[in-house]
Amino acid sequence: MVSVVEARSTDSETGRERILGRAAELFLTRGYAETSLRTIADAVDMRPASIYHHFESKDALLSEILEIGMDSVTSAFNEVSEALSPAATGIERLEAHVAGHLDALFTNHAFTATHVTVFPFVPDEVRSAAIAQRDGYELMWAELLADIAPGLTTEGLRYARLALFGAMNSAVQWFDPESGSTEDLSEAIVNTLWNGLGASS
Amino acid sequence: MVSVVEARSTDSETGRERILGRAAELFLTRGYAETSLRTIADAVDMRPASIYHHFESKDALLSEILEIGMDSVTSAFNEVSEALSPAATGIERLEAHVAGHLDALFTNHAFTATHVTVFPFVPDEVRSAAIAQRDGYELMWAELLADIAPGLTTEGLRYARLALFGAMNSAVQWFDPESGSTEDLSEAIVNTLWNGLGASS
DNA sequence: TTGCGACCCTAACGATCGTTCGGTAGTGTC
DNA sequence: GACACTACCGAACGATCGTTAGGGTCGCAA
Repeated sequence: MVSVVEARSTDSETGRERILGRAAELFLTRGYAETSLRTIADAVDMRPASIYHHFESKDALLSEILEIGMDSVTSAFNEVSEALSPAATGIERLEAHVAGHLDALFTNHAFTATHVTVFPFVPDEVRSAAIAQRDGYELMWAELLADIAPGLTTEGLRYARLALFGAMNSAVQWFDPESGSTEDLSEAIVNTLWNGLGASS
Repeated sequence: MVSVVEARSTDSETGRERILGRAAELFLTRGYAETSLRTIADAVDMRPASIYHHFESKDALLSEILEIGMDSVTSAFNEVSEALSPAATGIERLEAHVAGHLDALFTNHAFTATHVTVFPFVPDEVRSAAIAQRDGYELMWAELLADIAPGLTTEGLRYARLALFGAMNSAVQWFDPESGSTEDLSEAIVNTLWNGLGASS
């Protein structure tokens, strides 16, 4: 999977990219309000005023980070869909998309994970701008789950989808890609979710 | 389930309680760094300096909120354990504890939910103080799951536990107890988790 | 009646915040 | 050689932050 940041910049805007990347990491680990522009500037060896040459405001910087993160998971979903055989079974499709989501979550980690942990606390204007993108992504999953688990009610489907998101996204807080593969992780989550814990009792 | 805040105050420390409750709500919805002491003071119709009569610092206020939240879920777990019949099956025990956790999550909502969303960004000193409590609670769940799903490996058990926590705790961000009962929610989650989505395909 | 502690206040402190202004150095174009 | 443009900087702005000092008011105990 190719880095979305690199993919976006054909010309060499390395300064801008460095700000985006380091800011995303800092927002993710310390929080948005907790991270000052001076801290970000230090991290990229610049002065605070220089940030404003590349971004209109701190909020605009956050907005772009969230946008990159959402682009990342959305395109991962589409890539998985295209790669899937039309004959794929329900569990195969689910496992492929869960793996794709988790892969995106840890490939462009700072950008995608920021969506998980920081999102509840971003300023109102930034949040409303990001919600439209999120809605589109959630719709993709809703259709997928409705397709492969037609036995569930509308409400049950909603609960299952959000619980699945909760399970997957919580991994940004406890899963270390250094000490285990995302494949193992997605297999474990899908196995738990598809077959159920009851199969292991 | 009885409010932990009330249960803690035998004498009438209503001012203190009001600060705790409103601050917890504000921390949860707006974030810790994003919520100033002046905002909290406004919410309880006091002046900022008055907060310091009841709490040593803003960090100490947050610490106590997190402690109340962890007390709440821990005692809920113990109550469920005591109420369970020794003959209860695996799924019955799981469902009871999931229901207990979700019930605690929405009964003392601001205190327990703060643990979920705000925790990653609290100051280091506050976090390390809260981690010990969390470890104890997670151990209870680890033992429960190991007991009812002996077929899983150690790693699979860890993944399952953390995924379950992710699924349950994410509910604080999307479940509205006004429009649905926590019983329905826990039943849906447990059903998904125990029988698996495969049973609905 | 006096004293004391609980509770809350006004006013202000220094620190830090996001942001802006007015530059400078380097590069490429005509 | 003049011009424009990109990238960055030093210095400072007003606002807001957590916190503190010091004082007032009330109820209760001696």
